[in-house]
Amino acid sequence: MPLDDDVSGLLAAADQRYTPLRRALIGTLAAADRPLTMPEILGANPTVSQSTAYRNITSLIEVGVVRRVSGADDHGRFELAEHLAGHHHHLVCETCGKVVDVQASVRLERALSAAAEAAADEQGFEVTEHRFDLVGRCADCR
Amino acid sequence: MPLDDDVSGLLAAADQRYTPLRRALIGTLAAADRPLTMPEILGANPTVSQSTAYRNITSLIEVGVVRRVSGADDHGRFELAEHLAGHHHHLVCETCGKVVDVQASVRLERALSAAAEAAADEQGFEVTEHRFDLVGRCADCR
DNA sequence: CTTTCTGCAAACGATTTGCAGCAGC
DNA sequence: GCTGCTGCAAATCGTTTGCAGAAAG
Repeated sequence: MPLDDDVSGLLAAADQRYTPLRRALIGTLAAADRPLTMPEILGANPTVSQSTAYRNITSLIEVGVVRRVSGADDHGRFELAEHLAGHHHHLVCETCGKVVDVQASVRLERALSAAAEAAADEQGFEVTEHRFDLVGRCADCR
Repeated sequence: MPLDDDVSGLLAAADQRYTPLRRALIGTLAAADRPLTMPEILGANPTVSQSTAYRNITSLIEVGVVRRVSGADDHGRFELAEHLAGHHHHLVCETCGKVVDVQASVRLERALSAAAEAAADEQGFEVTEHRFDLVGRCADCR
């Protein structure tokens, strides 16, 4: 799995080990097609203690393997970093809080990037990333 | 102030009063050119107790007058709802957490809306709002 | 053997809530 | 007067941290 190699290398660069638990966490996130909440992560890995899960997710975020996204509510949701999972956007359900991944067209991505540059220049801002999230109601909640 | 009329009407529709404190909160948010954190709101209204401020902001959110936005960190930030403050986007500094308002061009807004529709349809999602936030480093933090 | 990882329990900060008094209609 | 608003203090929720033992290099 090339994913494992990437993660392993990034961890090693920070003197951290790619433990079985971390493999499991990465596997859980990689298997999902959307960002997961901590309860969901713990549910998929029932033997792990909460604090250890948080600690490892935090480590993985520091190393740049995992990213935290915020949905409608304020529950943290976690997903693989863009360079591992690919660039995408989110549909956020404002009723149930669910977050789903979506792709934008290449054409739109270009427009977004260009707009990002333009807007940022005006304020002396240096853009590293853009978020284009769609908020509304999911099929279940309509 | 037409703003006050709007707010007053929305509150009345929910059997809520437009108290002096609520006027003050709305005034604070209206005067800012960016979403404010709770400490900032309390700083601008020093006589208000924290819980009351939260309670009123919550009421105002329920009535659709105020909106909560999340920046890079997870500190809540509050701003007037779009129909009162106008549609805009945010520059989020990932170093200091600051959030600044920005406008996008009409052209881009059209592209964003169209993309939102397209992406949402695929998943049976009904979009009520889109967020296009730029994350990076602000002038102060570069 | 040294360093990192783990679990547990306690600590934390932001937000919420129960309660009793006060204020607006 | 009834209903909603306020302040205070205590409770709650997600997340973080201190500590001592287990495990990996």
